[in-house]
Amino acid sequence: MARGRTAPRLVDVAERAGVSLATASRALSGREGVSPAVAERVQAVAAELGYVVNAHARSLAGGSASIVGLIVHQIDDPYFSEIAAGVISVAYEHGITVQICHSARDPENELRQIRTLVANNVRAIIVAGSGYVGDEVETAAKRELAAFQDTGGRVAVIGRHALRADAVLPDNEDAGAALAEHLVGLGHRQIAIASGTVNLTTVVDRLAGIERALADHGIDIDDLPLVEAEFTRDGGAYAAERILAEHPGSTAIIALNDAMAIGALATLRAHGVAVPSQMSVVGFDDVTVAADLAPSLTTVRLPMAEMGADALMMALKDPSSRPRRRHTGHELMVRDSSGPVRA
Amino acid sequence: MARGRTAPRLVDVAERAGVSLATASRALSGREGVSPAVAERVQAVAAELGYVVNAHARSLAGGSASIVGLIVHQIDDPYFSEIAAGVISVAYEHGITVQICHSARDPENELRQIRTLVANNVRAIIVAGSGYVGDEVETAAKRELAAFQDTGGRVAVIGRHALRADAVLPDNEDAGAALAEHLVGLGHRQIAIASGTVNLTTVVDRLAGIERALADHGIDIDDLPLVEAEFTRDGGAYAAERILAEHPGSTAIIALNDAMAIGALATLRAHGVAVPSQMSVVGFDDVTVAADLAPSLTTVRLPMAEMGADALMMALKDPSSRPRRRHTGHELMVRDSSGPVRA
DNA sequence: AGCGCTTACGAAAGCGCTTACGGCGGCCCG
DNA sequence: CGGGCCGCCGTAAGCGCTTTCGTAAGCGCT
Repeated sequence: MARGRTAPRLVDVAERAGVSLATASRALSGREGVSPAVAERVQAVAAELGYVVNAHARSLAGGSASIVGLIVHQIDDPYFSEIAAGVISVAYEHGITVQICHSARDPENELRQIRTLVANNVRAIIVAGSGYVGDEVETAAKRELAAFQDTGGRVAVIGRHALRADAVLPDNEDAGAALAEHLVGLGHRQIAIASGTVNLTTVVDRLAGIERALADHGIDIDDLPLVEAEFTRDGGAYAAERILAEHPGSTAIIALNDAMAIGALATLRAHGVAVPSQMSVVGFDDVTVAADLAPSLTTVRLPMAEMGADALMMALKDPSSRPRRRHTGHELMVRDSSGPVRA
Repeated sequence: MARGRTAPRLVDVAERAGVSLATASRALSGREGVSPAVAERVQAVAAELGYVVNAHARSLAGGSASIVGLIVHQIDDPYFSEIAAGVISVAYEHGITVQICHSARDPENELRQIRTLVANNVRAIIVAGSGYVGDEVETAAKRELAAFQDTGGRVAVIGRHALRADAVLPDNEDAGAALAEHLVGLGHRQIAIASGTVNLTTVVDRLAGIERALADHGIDIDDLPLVEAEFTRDGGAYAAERILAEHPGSTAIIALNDAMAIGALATLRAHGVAVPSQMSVVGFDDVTVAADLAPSLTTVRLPMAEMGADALMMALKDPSSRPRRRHTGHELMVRDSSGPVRA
């Protein structure tokens, strides 16, 4: 801070109001032990001077740092920005500010973000988005979070199984099952999967649900083509490209999130493949735009904003001895991108 | 911070390494004046203890707080989340963390966010998104920002004319002109406008460009139907609804951003109006999904991520005496949602 | 050996705030 | 009318860090 020595401090307010530092502090943070008259005067002076408390000093001195950290994989992915919006709205009601970090789906980076948040003395850390399967850095991150909790920090995760933290868990497996069930019900058997990288637990969970539902109908998921790609729009476009080229008999594509589904739809359109008459496409999440695509996307709705809000509320509540888990429901949104398999 | 009295402090590291506080501090922040041997030892101890510097204490003590604030209107709007991604990527390279605030397009709220950021001792504040026309609170915000600058803070704005701050300015007016030009070139004369609330400078600027281009062709914008609504997807849907009902002769809709255009397309689809054969639709921004809509959206591309990146870089550079302004170009993306007016 | 110079390091003074702790009136009660 | 209690407020001790300043040691030179 190369601050040029201005910005009113608490002393300035105190002096001007003719009270001590302690009284000014109490008056401004609305603590008791100050007569109404004095409190009002101090507040008036503060307003007049445009005083804002230095949050760092406050936090250092033991006042509660009213800031929480949110770590997302990719802020410009609607899935995460909708979660962020949910977190922010609750934070706002509580007068808390949110510091958003963006890990770019790099576990190493995520670890760094966690460290930064801890260094910023945040009250809580919310980690949104899939965990990483079998990643060593991931466990380093877990250690870091555990240490944070040991020192009184709160942690909540969204869509990630974690040891000791409160968690909001979307029902990825059941959602996958619902989607697979839907397609099978429409007569599809030649189903291709546009998958995100399988080091993501979300991907693994969704696949597990799909596998289960298909097995109920005597279909072995291992017999189905699965293209692994980035968990993004472009990944979906690429996966669809390969599915078209290598598995021309497919009648449906399950994309493991809406971003991939959008990419897949783009590829299909480019190749003149009609959806859903020639190919059904389904996704996961129900991002806002899913309903506005043409054809509108059949997907499984996850209440992202609500998940974000819930996670923060859990983190704000007094810690429970045992981690809370809230399982979110899912809702199959049947729209125009899926239809009966062509005769 | 109800931290339960743990978390290693600098003293702990210093003691353990057998050096003074000062030396430990210097060693860890890589300042000179420490012998390589000692520096290495201190760093080893710090790593061993899992020490992370308390950013608040550092900032208080005069170390630079490596945090910048970003204020956006709506984080779950792709326009803003793409800007945020741009800001974050640059921040990351510089080891800076970004605190994102979301003003929900409420100037009052925005003012509060600015105050919070100032209180958090941020190094810079980036304000993204349109300013508000003739809003008193807006000028309060300006005062606050000016005070922040006076105390050494840096300010950059994106898409907003500001007095003394560096600014990244999308070419809203020319973009509007280009779009209007495009439609007129296709033969459209009965053009309806789905406008965001006209208290937003972005809206005003875009309208000005449209007006100019239309005037060149002898069309008076005031003769055209304009529906004012929220600057969002739902606003666009509503505006299209009214345009359809009240101005059935329209052959084209200019939505003042892509979100509104998406809403408008949804309404048109619901009413069975073919795009572009019965109605052309164009938007502004070129959010990622615009190209993936069906029909793909004709729009004017603004380089959001780049704008965010530029804004942060300007804010990081040493202050110039005069505010810098960087005008971003625009690029007309002609896609499938606009076509010649039907004979 | 003595001089000045550089370099490595330590002591201590805060940064702006919160919060014990203690003092000083006024009130009630006996 | 005095003692105790309570409500209001001031004094001062830090929170964990950076940084100025000072000191001691090491160097090359005369």
